[in-house]
Amino acid sequence: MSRKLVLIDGHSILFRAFFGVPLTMTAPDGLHTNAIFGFLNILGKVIDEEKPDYLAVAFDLPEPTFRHELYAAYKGNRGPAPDEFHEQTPVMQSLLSDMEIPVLTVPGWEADDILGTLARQGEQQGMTVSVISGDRDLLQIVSERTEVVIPKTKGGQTTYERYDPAAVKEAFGVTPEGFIELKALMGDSSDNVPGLPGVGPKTAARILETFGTIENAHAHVDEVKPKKAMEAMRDHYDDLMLSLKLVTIRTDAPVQLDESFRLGHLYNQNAYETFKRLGMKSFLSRFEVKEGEDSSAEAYESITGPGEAAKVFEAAAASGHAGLSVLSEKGRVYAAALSFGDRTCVMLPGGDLTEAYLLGCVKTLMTSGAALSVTDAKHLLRLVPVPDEGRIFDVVIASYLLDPLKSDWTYDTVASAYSGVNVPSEEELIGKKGLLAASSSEDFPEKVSVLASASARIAYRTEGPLRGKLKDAEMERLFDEIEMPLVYVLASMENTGILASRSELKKYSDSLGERITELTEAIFEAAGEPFNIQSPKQLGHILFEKMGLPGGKKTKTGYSTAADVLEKLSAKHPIVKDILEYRTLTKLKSTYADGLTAFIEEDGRIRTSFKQTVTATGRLSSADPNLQNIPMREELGRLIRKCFFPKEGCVFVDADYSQIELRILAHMSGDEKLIEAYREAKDIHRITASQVFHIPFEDVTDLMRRNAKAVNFGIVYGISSFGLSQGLSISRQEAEAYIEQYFETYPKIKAFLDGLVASAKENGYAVSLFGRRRPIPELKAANYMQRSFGERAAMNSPIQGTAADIMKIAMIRVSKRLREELPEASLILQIHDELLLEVPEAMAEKAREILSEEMSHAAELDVALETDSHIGRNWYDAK
DNA sequence: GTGGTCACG
DNA sequence: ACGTACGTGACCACG
Repeated sequence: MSRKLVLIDGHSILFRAFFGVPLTMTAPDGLHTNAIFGFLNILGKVIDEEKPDYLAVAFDLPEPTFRHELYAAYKGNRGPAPDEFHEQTPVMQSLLSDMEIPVLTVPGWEADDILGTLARQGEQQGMTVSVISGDRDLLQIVSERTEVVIPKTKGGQTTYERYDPAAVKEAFGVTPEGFIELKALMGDSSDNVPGLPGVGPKTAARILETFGTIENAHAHVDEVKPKKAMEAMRDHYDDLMLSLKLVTIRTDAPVQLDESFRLGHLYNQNAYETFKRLGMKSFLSRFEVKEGEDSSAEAYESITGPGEAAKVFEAAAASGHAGLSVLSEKGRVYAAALSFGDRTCVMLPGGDLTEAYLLGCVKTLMTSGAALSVTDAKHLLRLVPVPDEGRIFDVVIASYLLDPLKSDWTYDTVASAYSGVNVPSEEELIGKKGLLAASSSEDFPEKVSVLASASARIAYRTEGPLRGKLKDAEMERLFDEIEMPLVYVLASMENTGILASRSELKKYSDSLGERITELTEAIFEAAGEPFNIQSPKQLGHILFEKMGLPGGKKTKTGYSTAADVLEKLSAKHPIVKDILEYRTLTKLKSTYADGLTAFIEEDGRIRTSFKQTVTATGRLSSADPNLQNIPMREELGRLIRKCFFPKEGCVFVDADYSQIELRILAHMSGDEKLIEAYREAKDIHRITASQVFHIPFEDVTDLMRRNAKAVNFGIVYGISSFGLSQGLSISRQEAEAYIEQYFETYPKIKAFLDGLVASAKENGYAVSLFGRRRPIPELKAANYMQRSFGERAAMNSPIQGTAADIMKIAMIRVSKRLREELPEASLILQIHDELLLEVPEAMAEKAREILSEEMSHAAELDVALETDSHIGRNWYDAK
C-alpha cells in the first residue's frame, strides 16, 4: 500500500460549509461557527474514508496575488463574502493548528498553487494523493496518482464527486491538461479570467476536440468554428495566452512536503480546549475520554491497609515495570499510586496506612531494580533521595526532549500527546493553590486519587511510545546518559539550597531605600509634579511631552523609556540620570533585596527550583526564586552576592567555563585558525582583533579588542549586521564590514554557520553535538523577520545547546566525584557556565581540583575547555 | 493576562 | 522598507 496524502483546499471547503450549515450556530462568545462545524464534518468524513497518512490544508492569503494584479482591469464578480464568514477563517486555521494539521499560506501564492505543488511532490515521493476542494478549479492537477474529490452536501448527506483522469474526460471531454485550455477559452468570471467572448463550455470543448490545443487552433484559426469564436481567437489571441497563464496552476510554490505533514493526534488537549471554547460539544465525543472521566486509569483500587500496600508494592516490583506517582507538598504525602499490568492502585495515608510506611515502600521499590515510569522524577527524588542506581524514566522530560518548544509539559499534556487519551489536569482537579489548600474540600480523597492514578497510569503507558520516539530521533543516549542522571543531581541541589542572610539583605535594602527616597524627591522636583516613576506611560508623558525632551517613539503603546533610550538623553537634562539610577535601585530592592528575603526558609536557606523542561536550547532555568540572574555586572548590584554565604565551617568553591560557546564554535566548525588561537591560550578577543584587523597582537587597542569581542558574541548569537551595529553603537555599514572581515579571516566558520542554517532548513530542527534537537518552525515562515529569527536560532541553538549538554555532563560527574571523594561537599547552584559548591574549608582545594577537572573534561574537544575557579567566604568573594 | 523593563549567562 | 542580536525569569503598571 502506498502512502496516502490528502490535501484540502481550505477556503473553498470552508466557503461551501458556510452555505451548507445554518447560520444559527455560534460559540458562547457570539462567534459564528457554522462554517467551522461544516468543515470539521467534512474533514472527519475525509479522514475516515481516505485514511490519509499525510494531511495538510492550504488557504489563500487576503493579499492580492500577482495574478490579480495582472488582471486588475477586470473586476471580480465574486460577491464579497459576509463578515459572518470571514470571522471564521482565522479561527478555523488556529483550530487546525491545534489539531496538529499543517495550515499552509504563502504570500504571493494561491492555495491552488500550494496544493498543486504538494500533490506533485507527493507523487514524486510515491504517494497517492487526494485533493479535497469545493470547486472544480483544481481538476487540471488530476493524474494517475492524484484525484480531486469534491464533497457535495445533499439533505444532510455528504457525497463525493471523484475525479480521476477518466472521470475528467467523461465529464468535460478533455484530459486534465486540456482542462487548463478549456478554462482559458471559456473563462471563469469568479477568478477574473475573461476567456474568449462568446465561447462557452460547449464551443470550448469542440475547439479542443478538433484541434487538440489552443496553439494548434490558432495555427489553423481560419478553420475554427463557429465564426464568432474564430474572430475572437484571431483578435484576442494575446489575451487568450494571458488567460492560459492565469489559469495554469503552478507546481513550484515554495513549500516542501515532509514528515511534519504526517497525521498526528488530531484530538489532543489543545484541540479539546478549543472545541470546548467554541461550544462545539458534538465533537467532544471524538476525544477518547470525556471531561471528568478518566478511562486511562481504568478503575483504580483503593488500598487502605499497610499489609495490602506492601503486597501491591511487591507485586509492582516483581512485575519489573511500574508507573509511580507520589503526591506530596513540603514533605507531606497526600497520595501514592502504582500502575502496573492492568492494575492501578491508590493509597492515601491515614488510618493504619501511615505516611512513613508508604514512604518506606516507595523507597524499597525505587531501589528494587524495577523500571519505574514517573511524571516528575525530581519531585519524587526530593522526597525520597536515593543514589543514582534505579531505572527511572520521566515521561515529561522525554516529551520535552521531543518537543522543547512546548515548555509547559505536564502529565496531562503527555497523555494527550502520547497515549491519545485526555485526562483532567492537576489544575482542573485540585486548583492552582496546591494540595494543602485543596485538602479541605470534601471530595479531596476522590480528586487526589484520580490525580495520582492518572499520573501513574500515564507514566506507565507512555514510556514505551516515548522511548520509541527518542530512539527514532536519536536522543536515547541524551536522555539516558544526561537528562535522567541529571535529575538526581538537581534534586539534591534543590534540597540543599543556599544560605542567605536576612539581616544583611535588610541592611542592603534599607540603604537602597534611603537613596531611592532622595532620588524620588529630586525627580518630582525636576518634573514639577509627583508621578509614578515606575509607569513607563507616566514617565514618557513627563519626559517627552511635559519636559519636551526629544523622544524617539518606539513601542506599540507609546514612547520607549528603556535604558538605552534614556542614556542618549542623559546629557540633556539631569533628571534623566536620576531616573536611570532610580530604576537600577528599585530593581535591586524589589527583585533582589526584598524579593529574595521572602524566599528564605526557616533554616535560613533559599531553595530555587531548577527547571529541566523549559528552554528551547536545553539549558536549565531557575525560578521561585531565580538564582541565575543575581546581579554581577555592576558593583552595586554585585554586592548582593555578599548576602549569600556557606554554612559554618564551609567555604564556597566556584568555577566557570572560559568562553565555552566560542570554544564549541571553534571545535564544531573545525576552523584551524580559531582552534590554533585557543591552543596558544592567549586573550581570545585580542587574538581575534589581531587576526581580523591584521594588526600585531601587541598593537591591538582596547577599542579593537572590544569590537572583536562584540563580533565574537554576534557570531554565537547568529550574526546580523543590524544586531552588531546595535551592540557596538556603530553604523550598519561598519558592522557589515566587521562581519565580512571576520568571515574572511575564518572562512570555515562562515561555511559552518551556513551549513547549520541549511541543515536546519532541511530537517526542520537544529542539533547539538550530543543530539539535542530544537525545532525551528520559523525557518518556513513567509515573513522575513520571522525567517531571519529562525536563521539566527539555527546558528545559535547548536552552540548554546552543546554548552548546555557539556555543563550537564560536568554536573553529573562533579556530583559523582564529590559523593565518592568529598561526601561533605555539596553542589548548590548552576548558572549556565558556572557551578557553585559549598565545601568544608579543609577540603576546599581538593574540591576545586575536582570541579575544574570534571568541568574541563566533560567533553574532549579540539580545543581545551578551560575554567576559572575561586574560593571565597561568600558568593561575591568566590567569583 | 500582557507589555515594558531589566537582571543574568 | 522592513526593524532583531541568542537564551531565560521577576517586577511593575495597566486594562
